[in-house]
Amino acid sequence: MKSLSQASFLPVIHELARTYQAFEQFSSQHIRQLGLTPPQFDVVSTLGNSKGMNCKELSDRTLITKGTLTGVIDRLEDKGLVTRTMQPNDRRSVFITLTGHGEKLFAQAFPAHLDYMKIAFRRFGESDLSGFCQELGRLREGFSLALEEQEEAVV
Amino acid sequence: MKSLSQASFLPVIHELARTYQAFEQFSSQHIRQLGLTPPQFDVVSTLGNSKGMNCKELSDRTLITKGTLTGVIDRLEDKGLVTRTMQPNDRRSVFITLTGHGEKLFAQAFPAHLDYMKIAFRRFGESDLSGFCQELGRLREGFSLALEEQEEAVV
DNA sequence: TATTGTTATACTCTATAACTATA
DNA sequence: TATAGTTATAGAGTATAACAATA
Repeated sequence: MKSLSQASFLPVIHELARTYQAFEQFSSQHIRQLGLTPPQFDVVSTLGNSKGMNCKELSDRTLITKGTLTGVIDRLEDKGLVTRTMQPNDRRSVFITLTGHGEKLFAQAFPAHLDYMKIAFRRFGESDLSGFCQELGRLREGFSLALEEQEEAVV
Repeated sequence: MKSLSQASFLPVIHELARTYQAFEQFSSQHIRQLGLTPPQFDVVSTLGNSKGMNCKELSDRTLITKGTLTGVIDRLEDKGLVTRTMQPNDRRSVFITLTGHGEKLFAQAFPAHLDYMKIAFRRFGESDLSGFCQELGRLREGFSLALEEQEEAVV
């Protein structure tokens, strides 16, 4: 393995950022037509594929931090898409579910979004897709392990 | 090539988002220690590797839209890191350069940031890196082409 | 007419940390 | 003491569109 002293990984970072931006731009164009922001769509999609969950789990799955999540849920509640209910077993916990209106939006918007996203993947076959997943997974592992190391060092 | 009717590309999207988030989290932890936000660091890095440029070019390179860029540059100007100067040849255009203070920050912070990021790539060799670039590039092309199609369709 | 950049509006997300209620 | 979630604060980025100056 050669040394990386000349920062030969810079193009990887650049490509990752540009690829994500291209995805985000393409994806959000459709999401905004639904009257949602990307984080809001993320929450609705996560809830739509479940029977509801508390904020902690929702935060873990969407990677939205708890403080931010409160605001996102507030806005979804204002739109009548989700509800908060208290849990008798652990009264610290708040259970979030889609309302009927939210379920309806999910049932309509989620497949529509997949259909829209499909355009971007039309040129790829199954082996391409598993290749992407594998490479992205390895790359992610690099960042995750580095972050852990960093946090250990700080603590 | 198999049909993608079951949205077999969903894991790719998921991995891309998670990988980018892991990168962003790791990277921004260091950037914020410099007193900058990620977009601000992006601008400083872009300017630091050049002799200055106008807002249009800066916008194209960083993918920050012009309206947002005005605000980012305002804040960098407040911090004494960049300056705006008028261009005699095209008086609509504004030329942005790093100040002495900005150059100094760049000269110190950019290598330090690379050094920090290197941790995440330690486990990879050159062939891994070029593999990442290649796969990311292909994926990006999918989104870019899809976006173009979409914009044509709208127009 | 088209382009460069700023301004205006209104919102949404962000980081950070203190705080409340419960466990 | 630890955890779940909210609140408070202050800032920063976002979309969108109108606008002024210049080409």
